Amino acid sequence: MPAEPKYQRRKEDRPQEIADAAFSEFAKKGYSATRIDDVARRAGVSKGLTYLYYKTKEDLFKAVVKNVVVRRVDALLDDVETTELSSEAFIRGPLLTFMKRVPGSPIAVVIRLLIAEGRRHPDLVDYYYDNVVARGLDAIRRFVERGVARGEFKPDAVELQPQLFLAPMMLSMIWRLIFTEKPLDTDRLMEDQVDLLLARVKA
Amino acid sequence: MPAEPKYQRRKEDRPQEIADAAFSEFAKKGYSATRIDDVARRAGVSKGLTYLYYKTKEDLFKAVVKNVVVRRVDALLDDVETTELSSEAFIRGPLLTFMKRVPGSPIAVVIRLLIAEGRRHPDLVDYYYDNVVARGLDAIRRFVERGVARGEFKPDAVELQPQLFLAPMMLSMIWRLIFTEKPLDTDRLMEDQVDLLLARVKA
DNA sequence: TCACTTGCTGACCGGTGAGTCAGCAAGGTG
DNA sequence: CACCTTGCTGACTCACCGGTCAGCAAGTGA
Repeated sequence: MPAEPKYQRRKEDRPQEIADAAFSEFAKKGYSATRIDDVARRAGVSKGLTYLYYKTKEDLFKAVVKNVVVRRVDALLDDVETTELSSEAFIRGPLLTFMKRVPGSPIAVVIRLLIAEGRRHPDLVDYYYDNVVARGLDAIRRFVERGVARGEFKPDAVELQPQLFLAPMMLSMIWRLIFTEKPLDTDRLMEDQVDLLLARVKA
Repeated sequence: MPAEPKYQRRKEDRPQEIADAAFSEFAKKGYSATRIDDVARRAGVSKGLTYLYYKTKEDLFKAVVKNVVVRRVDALLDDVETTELSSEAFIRGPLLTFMKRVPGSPIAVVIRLLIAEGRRHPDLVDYYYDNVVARGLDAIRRFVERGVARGEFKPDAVELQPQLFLAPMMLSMIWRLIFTEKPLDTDRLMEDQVDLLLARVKA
């Protein structure tokens, strides 16, 4: 009797499967504590196969980060440009919803990896800055300018740094990364910041 | 001719010297990428000696974190309790000055270590939470209550979460940890947040 | 200056995990 | 079915580093 085949050839799907498995392992243990063997096992393949698709562990790490990051940002940025809502309604609605989700999302994991290992991967940091941070900040700036042009915001609103808007989101992320079990109402933190900022900029 | 002595015995100073060297190495490379050999070389001693004063690498790590953290917080907290300044003057003066310094200080390094390695050292996280975070948050709360009692702040100021005050400082820290070379006016970020908050709470 | 204590050295050990590669087997193709 | 291509396996190598310890030499005291 012919036993079960030991494996199936699936050249097409392997890279993605391995990258997904690697993300889970990196998320759980960080870069250096993650063993390629574990990644391979989780992906259901052998260690050697991993090296056929990714030349080194570092290559794999970079692929994972890029993979996670790129898809998430585009949707939101499109939304900012095309929404029919008033500026305040957009902030209190879709934007706040998005921000509340970030601290528990894979983005937070990527941030942790960047903080922990970024020094040794400067090109990765640059990639992340260009494709996420710079684009995000720019979108906020254009959003504020549009609000001013529409008469919803005071003209000097454009002088505020976009990071002011993101600060509670960052704190919430870090808080959860370090003090997973200590309570903090991160949603309210972001809502309060929105209140503070709208009180400052509304016409 | 008697050559230079190969070493001097300095039992008293060794632990501190080794801890200082370890801090520098951890700061530069993170926990797992730091080799005990490098720490010893930087401290000007042999690898073996390190193990006479710190039983394991993890012990050394903990000693370093505690060492850096404890001294910094006490001075500020004393200041909060004993200042003669009005609440607003204290915030815009000593408190803001302190906060502006944090992102470039060793505290930022410790935060990075906690984010990167905290999962594997839960007792260290607890220590940090109890001795720094909890005490700091508590000090802010008492400070606000005193402001209310003095009639400087509106009564509902006590409802705001203390973290709202610290959020731009956190973002500034993280920004510098990841994007060392990208410009961001972190000082202005914190000043603007103070303005936002004071506008909200002042009686 | 000699005996003695002990702070300190550095060669060594053993476990670990990144990266390799000879060869096996899945899945065509004729 | 015979034969070929190639996706895939997993035992192996080797460098590295945390941790050890036998012994050396700095200081001490008589």
